[in-house]
Amino acid sequence: MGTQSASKPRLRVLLGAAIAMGPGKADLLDAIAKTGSISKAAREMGMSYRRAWLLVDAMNASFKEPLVGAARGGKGGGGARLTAFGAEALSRYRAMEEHASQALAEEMAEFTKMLRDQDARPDA
Amino acid sequence: MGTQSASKPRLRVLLGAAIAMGPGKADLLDAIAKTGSISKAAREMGMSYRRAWLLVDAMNASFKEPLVGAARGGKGGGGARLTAFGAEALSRYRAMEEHASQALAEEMAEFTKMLRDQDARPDA
DNA sequence: TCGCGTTATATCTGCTTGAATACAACCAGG
DNA sequence: CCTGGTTGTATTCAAGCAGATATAACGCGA
Repeated sequence: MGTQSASKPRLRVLLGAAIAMGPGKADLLDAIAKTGSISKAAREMGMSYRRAWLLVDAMNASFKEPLVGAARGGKGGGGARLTAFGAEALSRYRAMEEHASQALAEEMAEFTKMLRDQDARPDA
Repeated sequence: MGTQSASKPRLRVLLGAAIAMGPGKADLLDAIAKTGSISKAAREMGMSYRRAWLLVDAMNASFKEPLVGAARGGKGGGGARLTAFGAEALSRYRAMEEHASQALAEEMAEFTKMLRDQDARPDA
């Protein structure tokens, strides 16, 4: 109700120093699955194609098998789609996010009360 | 068993857009509580005083009350310690970490199996 | 009164990050 | 054969970040 900020906690899976999977990458995978293209997904998410490609490349390198398969040329110029392995990784990640959200909901609400209202910042 | 991979994948819980609290900040609060000084804590953690101070400043600004109280001059030149509010925030965060770890342990183990072994990287 | 160790702040610089741009490689379809 | 839209790569440039350095403010103790 009202203007409750509500933002659910999100997860980030850190491999070493690198981020193997996180909110941004998961959303990108969703967009690729939906659009069938890295470039379309990038445009839809408002990021540069280069950035999207780098993220895909990093994910494919972080996992034992590629999460995204891409092809150039052909009908429509080419395209990209999730591999079965990629779909499973995404599904597992979303499930973890959901379970974390459920498990921490109450504590998060309490913790949030200790935070400042976040808007109304003096200058920076 | 045997050569169990050195650093296991870690999890980070994101609160809002800005990271009000995370593993690094929590460890810093621990170090401040232990050493009684921002500079000693920074040295112990191998980070610059500037970085430690910025983190403390960000935390004090993110919460409704400061987590760290500091004083200059006086015995030993000054010092810093956790406020009661800060101790509570840290305690709550650690509890959330623990509960998340318990709730996601099995899923995390399964997810980790999908990750590459992280060492043996070609070049970069 | 002076020194000491710390907090707090300012400045500079190298490094990393990201956007922008350009372009080659590719291949189904007309 | 040629076009179209995409993947993949290289290059350049601006902005932000992190480290190093320097210094002022401070107050207790010698």
